[in-house]
Amino acid sequence: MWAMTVVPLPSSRRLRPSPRRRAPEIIEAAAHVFAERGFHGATTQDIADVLGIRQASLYYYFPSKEGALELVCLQGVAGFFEVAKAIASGPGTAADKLTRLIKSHLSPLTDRSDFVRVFLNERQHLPAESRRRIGKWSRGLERVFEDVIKEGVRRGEFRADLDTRLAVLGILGMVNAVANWCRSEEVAIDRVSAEFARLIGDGVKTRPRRRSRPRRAPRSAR
Amino acid sequence: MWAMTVVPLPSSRRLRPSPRRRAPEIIEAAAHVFAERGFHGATTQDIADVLGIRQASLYYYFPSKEGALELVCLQGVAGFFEVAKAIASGPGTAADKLTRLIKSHLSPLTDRSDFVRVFLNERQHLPAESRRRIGKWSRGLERVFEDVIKEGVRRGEFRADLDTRLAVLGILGMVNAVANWCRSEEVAIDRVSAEFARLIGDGVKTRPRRRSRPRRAPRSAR
Amino acid sequence: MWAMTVVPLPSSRRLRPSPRRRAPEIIEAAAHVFAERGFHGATTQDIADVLGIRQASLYYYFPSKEGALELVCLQGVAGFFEVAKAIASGPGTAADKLTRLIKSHLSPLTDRSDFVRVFLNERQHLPAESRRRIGKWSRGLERVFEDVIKEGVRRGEFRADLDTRLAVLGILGMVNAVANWCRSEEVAIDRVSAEFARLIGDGVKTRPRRRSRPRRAPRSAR
Amino acid sequence: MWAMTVVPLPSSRRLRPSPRRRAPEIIEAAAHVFAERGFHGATTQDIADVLGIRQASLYYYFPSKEGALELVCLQGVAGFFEVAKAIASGPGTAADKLTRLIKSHLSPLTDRSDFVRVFLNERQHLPAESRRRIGKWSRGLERVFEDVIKEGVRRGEFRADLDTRLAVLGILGMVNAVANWCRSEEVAIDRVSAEFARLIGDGVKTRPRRRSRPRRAPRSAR
DNA sequence: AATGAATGAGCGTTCATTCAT
DNA sequence: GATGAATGAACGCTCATTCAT
Repeated sequence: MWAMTVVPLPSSRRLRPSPRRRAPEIIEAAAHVFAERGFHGATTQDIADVLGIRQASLYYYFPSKEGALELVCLQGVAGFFEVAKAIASGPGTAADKLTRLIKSHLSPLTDRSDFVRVFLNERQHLPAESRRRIGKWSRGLERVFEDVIKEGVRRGEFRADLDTRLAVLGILGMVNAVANWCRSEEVAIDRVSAEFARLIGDGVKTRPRRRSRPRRAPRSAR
Repeated sequence: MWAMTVVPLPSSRRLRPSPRRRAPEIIEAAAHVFAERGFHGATTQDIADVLGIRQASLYYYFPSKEGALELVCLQGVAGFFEVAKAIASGPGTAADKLTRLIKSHLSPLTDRSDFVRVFLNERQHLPAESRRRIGKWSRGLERVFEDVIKEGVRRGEFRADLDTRLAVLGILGMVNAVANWCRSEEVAIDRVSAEFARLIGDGVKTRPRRRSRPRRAPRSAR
Repeated sequence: MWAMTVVPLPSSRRLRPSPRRRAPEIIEAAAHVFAERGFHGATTQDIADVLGIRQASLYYYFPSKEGALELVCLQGVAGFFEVAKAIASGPGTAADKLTRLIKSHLSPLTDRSDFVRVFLNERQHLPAESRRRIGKWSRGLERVFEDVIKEGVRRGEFRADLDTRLAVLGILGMVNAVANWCRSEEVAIDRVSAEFARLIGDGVKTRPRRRSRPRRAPRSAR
Repeated sequence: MWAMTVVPLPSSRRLRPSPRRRAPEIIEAAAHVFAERGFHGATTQDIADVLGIRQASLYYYFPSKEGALELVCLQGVAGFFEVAKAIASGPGTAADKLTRLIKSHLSPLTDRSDFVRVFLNERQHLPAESRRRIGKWSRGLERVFEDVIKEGVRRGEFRADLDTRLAVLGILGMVNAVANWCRSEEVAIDRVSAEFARLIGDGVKTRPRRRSRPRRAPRSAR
């Protein structure tokens, strides 16, 4: 009947967690499994199986499955924004920058595609707070692309009638799609980089003349 | 768009299968929930909630959660291939065809984006057999795109050095990405169609002259 | 890269839960197990065993183990306050009221001792919010006791030097203790009621004369 | 209070058992945590947190969580019986003895309430054997109280119609309850001792006259 | 056409305990 | 004396699915 409270136990000194040497290995396994099966389609047992340890042991390395997802996603975005920012504020024409932007966006896929895929496809399943935290990076990245494109339009490098917002979304859609087939397709990432940079570059640039259609339009067809 | 009905496959087993009048409504709800939360992230309770019925009642309309996914996916691909095929074998330059291909690929997003998204993002979670069955449609579709592009190259409309495989994957990546933001972005689908068709068209076409860079390259660039 | 939010799915109509006929039976079993083993010492399997159903089936009747605890606790306090309030504001001397208070406080133990024990011993393990909600009842009850005792003191029925707060806590300590042995001891609750009422009544009342000690003090000892 | 040391039982097995200097500190932490959260509600991590050491390190000091509980309980009962026995067999009237019994029963709460609370509330979770071992002490204590009360009745100090068993249980209920609020309430233990001794003393004693009710019974009553 | 009740299987998580160092 | 790493066992809970009505 007396007052009754849960005293939060004078947690005298919270010891800082120990280094946990295998941590990188563990979250790489998580990245792989999440990439392959999707977050909700993957079980922690799947991750443990990859590592050859018991499922319970995973929790020595991450606090929860969602926590693991966050760690993976963080490594999935890490660097993208900074590198893009550096390119955008560096020297060169807008077209050059865009090319370099695309190449640098694709290059992590050679060695970290699992992380990137998870970031792209599974970050929606993060708990609200960390989703917002991580979402900032990707919105920032969009901004960098858009700024470069706007710069190109302003300078007359790119078509004046370009919808810059749609262009950004289109470009990112194209390059991000790579993450989902760079495994199964046998192509090399820098091959893709070059092709896409050319494709996008041409699609975006000012056409020297409007009547550039092939001279003798094929009569044929219906 | 092309006609599309949820024919409950007139099973010759049972005489006069009951009408199941609400079936379309039910699998639309499933499409919505799967699109929003992902197949494994969605529960049958979520679907029932949207419909205002009890979870057990769903099983009057579909045989299993995976069965529902298959139904949704089927409606998500339905027609794409046939329409694309018709365009490809129809009249016009390769560039025209490519433009129409893109437009027709995007147009279902106006009223069936949930189905398309589920097909694109969740078909991997189908049981092996139906995944293969459905995978055929998308591989077929890729073929149609690739054929048109190859045709363009052959005719000299498109750049001779184009990697047609990568071009297809890039184009599909770009247009498929739309499904994932056509909800949150305020753009109209035909706006997107036009812009993307132009972007791709220019990116793919033969450049009339190689030295098409802007005459006085901007010295500047910060 | 676009905005990504978890839309809370237009949960069109939340159906109200069905009656759940066996619910009382289920939470009685929970009360029993919690009383016997303590909340954290009890497993949901223990409860299911008592009922002869599967453990998972319990969750058709309560939302969580903690939810079950709350239900049990609610039934453990239910009525106490109201009845006490009625007695306090009814007719009679303070001594009469105190007697009736004690009797009415003990009487639920004849048929609901499990619920009362759980309320007394385990409510501390409720989640913060419901603990506070339920704590109100017990603080209210203390008040009623204290008011009656203060009334007795004011009227000269009870000793003027009585520490009313301590008296309340002492009385409640005594009567609440019953819950923990009314099972194992063979005594009848109304027997206990009568004895305790007398004990407390005398302990609290004004002594007619101060020199009331037994005339011939026993020499002996030992 | 009586002397009380945590003698680590000079195990004849191992030569010169290591001192385990921090042992008292460790089991005091355990007592605190068990008291605050209950045995099953407490984790060994909680104990380690209080101490600022790692959880695994605890096992240098006690063999198991249940072992720790036993150590705590032992210190929780230690001395009670002996002291009570000494009082009962010492000089004085039964009333005097009862008063001293109550005071000596409460006094350990000033500096060892955690141990006492754990003994009172958690001993039920000891493994069968040690529970029985420890249970003897408390049954012995009850006996001492009961003997003194019977003595009082025999001598005419206490009411002849007193149910001695119920009186004991009531008294112990009252005094043991203190352990559960001596933390949150601001009262001093000897204040409580005095009040309770008086309360019980009066409740138990022979009344000089039966018609001791206040002369003019209050008409009123609200 | 729909639902209340129940369940089997499995999942994420906790936690006491061990042990080499 | 203490700890990092790991684990076995169990626990609370979820959820797709079934079935009599």
